[in-house]
Formats: sequence, C-alpha cells, structure tokens
Amino acid sequence: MDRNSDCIESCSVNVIHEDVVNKVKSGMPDEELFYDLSDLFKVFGDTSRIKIIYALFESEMCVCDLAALFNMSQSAVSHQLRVLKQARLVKYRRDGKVVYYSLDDEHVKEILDKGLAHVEEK
Amino acid sequence: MDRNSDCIESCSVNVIHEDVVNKVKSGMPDEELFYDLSDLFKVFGDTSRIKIIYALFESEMCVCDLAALFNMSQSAVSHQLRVLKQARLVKYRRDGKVVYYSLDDEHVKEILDKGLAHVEEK
DNA sequence: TAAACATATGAACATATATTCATGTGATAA
DNA sequence: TTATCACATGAATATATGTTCATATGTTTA
Repeated sequence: MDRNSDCIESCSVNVIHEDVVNKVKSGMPDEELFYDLSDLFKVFGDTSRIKIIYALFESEMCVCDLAALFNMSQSAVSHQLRVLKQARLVKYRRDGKVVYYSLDDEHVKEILDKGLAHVEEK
Repeated sequence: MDRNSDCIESCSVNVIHEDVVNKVKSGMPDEELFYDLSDLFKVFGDTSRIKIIYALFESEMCVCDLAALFNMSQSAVSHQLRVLKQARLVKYRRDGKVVYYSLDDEHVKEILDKGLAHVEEK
C-alpha cells in the first residue's frame, strides 16, 4: 500500500511547478470521493444500462419486457438491473411472478441530460 | 448482424405487456445516441481520469505535474489525457517542451456535480 | 550537432466487466 | 403437490480497458 510513497523519485517524475502542484493538492477532495464518483459513472458507461434507464424514463417495466424491447436475454437484463439497483438508481416492486422496475433517483435524468448536451454539441 | 432478429422466439423471451413495450419503443431515441452517451460516461468511469479532471478544475497543469500530484507514471497520465482529449473534454497548449492541459467543456463541471449530488445523498 | 528533457505512443500484460449458460428461487395455477 | 412461469444468480468465457515498458517525437540548450 505504501510501496510507492517515494514515487516522485523512483518513477523519475519531476515536479515542474511545485507551487501549482501544492496548491491543487490542497484543494483536492477526499480520495474516496473519486472512487464513489467513478463507480457511479461506470454504471452509465454501458449501452445496455443506458438503454434500460431510457426505457424506465418512459414507464416502469418488468424484466421480460425490457428483454424483449432491447433484444437481450432475460439473464443479461437481470444482471444489469442488479447493477442499477446496487447503485441505488432503480427500485422495484413485485406483483405475483412479475417484478416491475422503475427509476429511484431524481438525479439520473439530470445527469444524462447534461451528458446529452455534451454529446449533441457540435 | 441480423441473426438475432427473431430473438423474441429464439431467446424464449415473452412479451408480457405488448402495449407498454410498443409505446416505450416508439419513444426511444436513435440507437447511436446510446453509444455516444455510454462512451462519454465511460470516460468519467475511471478514478485516474476523474482525478485529473478535478485537478484541472483548479488550474491548468502540465503532464509532469499531474503525474507527480497523483503519483502516477508520466505514461499513464499521457494515455488518460489522450482519452479526455478524444472525448473533447480537455484542450492543451504547448509552451516549449511543456504541454499544459485544461478543461475544454462547460458541461463537465455540471455533470460531475450532478453525480456528486447522487453520491452524497443519504 | 548532440544531449537532455517533456511528452506521446505502440505493444504487452493484467484486471475488470458484459454476456451466456445452467441452475436456483419464489409465486401462481392446474 | 406438481408444473409452469418470471426472475435471480453463480460460474465460465470473451472482450474491453488501464498500466507498464520501451521507444519515438518534438523542443530546448550546451
């Protein structure tokens, strides 16, 4: 864990602007935040999950219908819904044998819309 | 490419709510959009790149300083900057031997802030 | 021109991850 | 109770991806 603590030497990386590096370093958030953020965006970084989310924007849906809609296997959909569930992005309700999924976060739409703005620009 | 076009049968996936599926399907955006969006979020889905972006929020920085700041190799930083460049998220200017990178998009901050709101919630 | 420096990049390697396959679980209906 | 249906899940596999290593490129300086 600390075997790279002297890496500024061993990596032959030289600080060119020590003042800038120190200033920026002092403004950096906690290391854990970077992991949490990248973990969240990793969830949006897959076509299948983006598709599922867009479908759930329109309506709550069951696993089988999502599979049929996107020509995916039931298993693949279920696995991806699990990822979305773990990220607290979707919730579900059971009605007999059928499980209905829906979005469980007011930020999702905003995040995707901001991403859309970047993608569609120029 | 079309070998799965009859997948509703071959995958043994049955549509339970055909009306819902058809309604949602008609509201789906172009397939290409899903790829563009997931490609963009994939960029945010890595700790190293998130770190670099956060550093560039504070100040433009050269490759060497970024490497020193995060204890990364120069090569790793350079590779990740290339990804950010291809996603049109950063720009650069050359001053002699040194290349300075900075953010090239007004959406980046907004996207990460929305993600932050989700991460910090509850 | 040669040497040194900052950066870029291709190949190799290790790890992460998405899908499939087989099977398990929970609920309904015959 | 047994069969069937909708869904969940573990293991295996194939692919994607991040880092390292070696080296190339471009710039400055001796």
